[in-house]
Amino acid sequence: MLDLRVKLLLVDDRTATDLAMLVLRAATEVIDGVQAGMTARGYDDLRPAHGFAFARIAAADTTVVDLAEHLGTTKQAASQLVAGLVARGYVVREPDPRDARARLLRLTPRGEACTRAAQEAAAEVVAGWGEVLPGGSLGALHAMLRRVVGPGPLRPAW
Amino acid sequence: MLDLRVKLLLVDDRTATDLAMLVLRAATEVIDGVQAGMTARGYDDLRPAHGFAFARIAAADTTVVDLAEHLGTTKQAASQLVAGLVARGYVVREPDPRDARARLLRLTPRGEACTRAAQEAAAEVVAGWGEVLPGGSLGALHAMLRRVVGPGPLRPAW
DNA sequence: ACTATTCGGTCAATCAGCTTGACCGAACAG
DNA sequence: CTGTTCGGTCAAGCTGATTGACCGAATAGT
Repeated sequence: MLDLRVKLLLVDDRTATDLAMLVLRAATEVIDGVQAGMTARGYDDLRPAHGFAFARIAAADTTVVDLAEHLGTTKQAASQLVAGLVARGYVVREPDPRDARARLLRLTPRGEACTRAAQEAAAEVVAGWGEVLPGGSLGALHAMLRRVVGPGPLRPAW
Repeated sequence: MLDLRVKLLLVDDRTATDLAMLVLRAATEVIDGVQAGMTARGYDDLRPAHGFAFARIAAADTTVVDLAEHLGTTKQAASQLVAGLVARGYVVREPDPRDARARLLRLTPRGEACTRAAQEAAAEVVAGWGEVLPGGSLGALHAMLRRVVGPGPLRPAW
C-alpha cells in the first residue's frame, strides 16, 4: 500500500525519468529558439548566459557580486562577462551612491532593446507550443510549473 | 481583432516569457538535482553531458559520429568525451562487425549502474514536484510536454 | 579614534572543453 | 581499380571559467 501511494505520487519510475527528459528537451527548445530569434533580429554577439545577466540587471539594482551569485559562477567570471557587455555597449557601470566600492550595473537603451527582443523571441517559442496544445493548456502548464519550481539561480551551464 | 487572436494563442506576452523562464528554471532544477543525486551515490567524476551520452549509448548501437550528432558537437569533441569515459571504465569500444572503420560504443556494468543511478536521481526530482502538485498533475504535465516538444538534440551547453 | 577584518572588484595565470585543420585507413561509386 | 566519401584520431589554438593575489572602501571591536 505504500507502493500504491508511491505510484500515485510518482506516476511510475519510467514516466518520471521521461518527464525529466521532456523538461530538458523543452528547455533546449527555448534556448535554441531564443538564440535563433536573437540572431534573426541582429543580435548575433550574445550567448544565452548574457540574456540571464540582462534579466537580472533589468530587474533590480545589481552589482557584479549579485550577478555572480545569480548566475552561479565566480565573481571573476561575472566581472569578465560584464566587461564584454560594457565593451559592446549593452551595459554601463555607474557608481553606487551608498557604497564607494560597489558599481551598479545598468542597461543602456541598446541593452533594453535587446532585452525586449529576447522576450519577443521567447514568446514566439511559447506561441509555437500553444498552437499544438488545446486551448487553455498553456495557462495550466504555467500554473503547474509556477507551483513546482522555486526561486533560485538560472545556471547558464549544464 | 488580430490582436485578440494572438492573445488567445499566446495567453499574453508577459505570461509567455514567464513560462519560458519557468521551463528554464525547471530544467536547472533537474540538472542540479540529478547532479547532486549522482555525487551522493558516489559518481562525482561525471558532468551532465556524460549523462546524455550514456542515455544515447544505452538506447541504441552508437558510434562516435552518432553521439556527436546527438550531442550537437563535433565528432572530435565526442571522441574526447568518449575517451574520458573509457579511461574511467564506464564505456568500452568494440569493433563493428559490419564496418571495420567504425567502433561501437557499449556501457560497461559500471556504466549501466551509473545510468540507473541517474534515473533514480531524476525520478527523485520529479517526485519532489509531485508532492506539491494535486494528484494527476504530473501525468498532465507529462502529456502536455510530450505533445509540445519534438525529437531533437539534447544540447548539453547553453 | 584606531586597528583589524570583511567585502566589492579587478588583474594575472592557469585549466578544461570545444573547435578548426590535417590526416589515416576502410568503404563505396564509377 | 581508382577517386571520393566516411569513421575516427591526433594536434594546435581559442574561449570561458577557475584559482590566487591584491587594492581600496566599509564595518566591527575595543
